[in-house]
Amino acid sequence: MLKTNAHMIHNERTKFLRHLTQAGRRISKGREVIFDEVMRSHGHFTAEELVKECQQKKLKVSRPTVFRVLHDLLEAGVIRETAFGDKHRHFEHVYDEKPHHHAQCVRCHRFIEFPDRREDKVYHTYLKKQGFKILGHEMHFYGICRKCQDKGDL
Amino acid sequence: MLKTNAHMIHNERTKFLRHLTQAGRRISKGREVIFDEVMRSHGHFTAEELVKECQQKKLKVSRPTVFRVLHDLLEAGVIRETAFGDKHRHFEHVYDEKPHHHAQCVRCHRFIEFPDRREDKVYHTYLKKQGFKILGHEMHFYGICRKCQDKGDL
DNA sequence: ATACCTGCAAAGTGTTTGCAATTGT
DNA sequence: ACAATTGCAAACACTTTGCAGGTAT
Repeated sequence: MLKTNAHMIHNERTKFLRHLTQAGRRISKGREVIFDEVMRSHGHFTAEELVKECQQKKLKVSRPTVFRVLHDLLEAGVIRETAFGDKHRHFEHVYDEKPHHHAQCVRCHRFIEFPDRREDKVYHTYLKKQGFKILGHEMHFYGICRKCQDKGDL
Repeated sequence: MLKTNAHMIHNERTKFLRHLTQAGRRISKGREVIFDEVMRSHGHFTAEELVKECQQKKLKVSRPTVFRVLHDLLEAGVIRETAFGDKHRHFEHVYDEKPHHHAQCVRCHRFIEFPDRREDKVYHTYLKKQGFKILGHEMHFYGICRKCQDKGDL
């Protein structure tokens, strides 16, 4: 580990601020507060969860601001949207991130994350033939996690 | 091809009807109409798209019924929900289906489907170690499709 | 001083639900 | 006849937007 966590977060912050200033936007309290909150998160979160967390911590940011800053962070490449067949949109931050995929339990809806093994090269070949330029990918497994299996036929 | 399309659809219908009767539910007009419509579909569809199609064809099913029957079909295993980081839920039917994945263009939002090459065995091993029982999986690529590349920097 | 940002409340989507009328068994 | 299903309208949950007031540059 050459870079510490604090360094990485600092880098992400710089990336975010640069993105904003380059676009003629401003560095405001709301953006900083939400940036910090997002960086403090582990794994996925939904906009709603972030709103609730801010409310609990009595941070002075409204629901629309959370959505707006989430959009900014997405644009700046600080977070990405992960794909789940759910009503909500899920996000996770990108910093210090190793490519990984997700497995979701169909009963308790909890996630397992696991590393990418680059076993998808074969698909790259196929998609390239189609003229499709790959920007990213994600694998989504669904099934039943150990805990739910232990609980029996629920 | 030992089984024709008609056979497969018949099988799916039987599966659906059995699921219903076993659960003490009934076989109604709405369920039959929507079952037929779903089976007629190709690739993905959203609930909204299905509602619109029913309206255009003047089928006598309301919006809530479409959602309710979609839920029944999901339960019966006739359709499955596919995972996309979108506001809508996407469905597709399961019948006669070869395992496949999706690539979505971030510009035009169109999908490419491509066959599963079972290159994901390595993940199965990992997830089994975690005690996770896999029921299915899906790979989601995102990028820019040929048409949008041809259009230039849009 | 001039934009941009924020909160509020309201409007939009997509989906679900309560209830009275209807239909399947 | 009884219980499940349907349509309607209303409620819900999540997200976006218009606008007046506050804030960063």
